[in-house]
Amino acid sequence: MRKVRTYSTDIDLVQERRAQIVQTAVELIVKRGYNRTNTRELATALGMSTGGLYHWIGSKDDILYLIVNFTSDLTQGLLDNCARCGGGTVTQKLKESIKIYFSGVEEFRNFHNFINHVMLSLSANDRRIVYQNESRIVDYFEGLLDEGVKKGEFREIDCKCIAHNIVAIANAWANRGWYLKRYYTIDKYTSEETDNLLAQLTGVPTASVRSR
Amino acid sequence: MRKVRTYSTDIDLVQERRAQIVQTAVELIVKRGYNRTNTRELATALGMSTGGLYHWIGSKDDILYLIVNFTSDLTQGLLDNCARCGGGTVTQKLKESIKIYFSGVEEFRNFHNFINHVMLSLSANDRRIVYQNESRIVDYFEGLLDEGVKKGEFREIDCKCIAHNIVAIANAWANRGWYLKRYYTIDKYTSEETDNLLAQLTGVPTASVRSR
DNA sequence: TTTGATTGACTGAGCGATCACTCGGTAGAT
DNA sequence: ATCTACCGAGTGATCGCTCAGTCAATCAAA
Repeated sequence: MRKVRTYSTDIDLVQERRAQIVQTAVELIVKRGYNRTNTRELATALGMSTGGLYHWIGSKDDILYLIVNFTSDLTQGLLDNCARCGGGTVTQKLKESIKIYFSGVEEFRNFHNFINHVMLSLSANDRRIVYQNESRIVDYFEGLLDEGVKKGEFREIDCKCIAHNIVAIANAWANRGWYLKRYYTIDKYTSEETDNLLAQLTGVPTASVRSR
Repeated sequence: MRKVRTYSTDIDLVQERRAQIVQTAVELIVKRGYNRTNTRELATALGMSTGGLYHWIGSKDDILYLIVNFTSDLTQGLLDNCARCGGGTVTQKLKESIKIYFSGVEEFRNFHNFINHVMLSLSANDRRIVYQNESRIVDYFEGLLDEGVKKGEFREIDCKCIAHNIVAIANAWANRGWYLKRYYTIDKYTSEETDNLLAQLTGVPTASVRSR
């Protein structure tokens, strides 16, 4: 956790203001791109002056860092929810986790699009945070799939690959929303993809297909 | 096709220089991001001066447009290759098309990452080009899947959804290459994902799984 | 209760730097 | 002599960031 300069000593207020900055900055950046979002506009959108903005942060790049960190917290929260979700079988756990993660992507679509957009502009350190973050998600699903295979609920599959697919397809809801939203709601998309996945994991009767 | 200013009248030379500009610009932008790639550096990398650069293009934004258009041509070329590929069954055609498209993503990874990065900065018109482009790819695979279902090679599936998945998973090789390249080569990834897909499409024997 | 001092969030004009783009000029080919 | 690819110092505009200053809130002494 890097230090970000502030002239305030009120820790709570700093956190509150930075949360506002992160929220507003993400909205603006996703709308207009990072370079076209200048500090003047951002300050105005926050109901501040540029000087006021720099009371809470040290530089424009700090905003990237704060957003990356905030995103990291968001996904950690989602994973915690996933880990807590019940269900006796691994299949049920997987279904619920997917539901939680997919609706998380929908809820924080702006943040996903933001990360996508600024990835190349991030410092090496900030990029590492994003990587760790994404890896954690894949690891979680990989663990679930592994468990399912061990317990005989799923057939033998490349768990790493399929875990990656789950995450890639979830992220696609943010990245490729312009396409998907023409045809699906997030609920329809989630259930459709869950079905697709389970067909892969458990297999479906070949005979009934061939006989059609 | 928008007009891009040039002071030259030699159409062939314009095209050649612009191809060089596109190639070099993509490499630089993917390395450093769009705003940090200034015209001086780009010109230097091209062995030109800034003035020389503006002999061939009218503005920095024109470069975005040229790259977007170039990308569009690239994918059109890939789709043409796909359409031309033989094989008696739809399954074989699908396998070959996936191979062509996936290796295309690998070959033009820079372009994919570029589009990802600048999407939010694109003008409405340029963005429309990207959308049309991506839609064409999904449509191609959707058509193949439809054909497969009609001919009874695949079970009844949501072709649009699965076509989208193919594209999303292919693009993931570019977007999420930092993760995937730790564990897969493009060939391994392609064959793994092809197997996964066919398991979805044709179904796999449930019995053998259950009996394990 | 009044008053004077102090604090700290916030202001906004302005500075320095950068950057996209121009334009008068040059050198080599025809 | 003309043409044209190319040069590079210069220009105007933008943008990140600063800093001297404002003002309302807080507090302590009178």
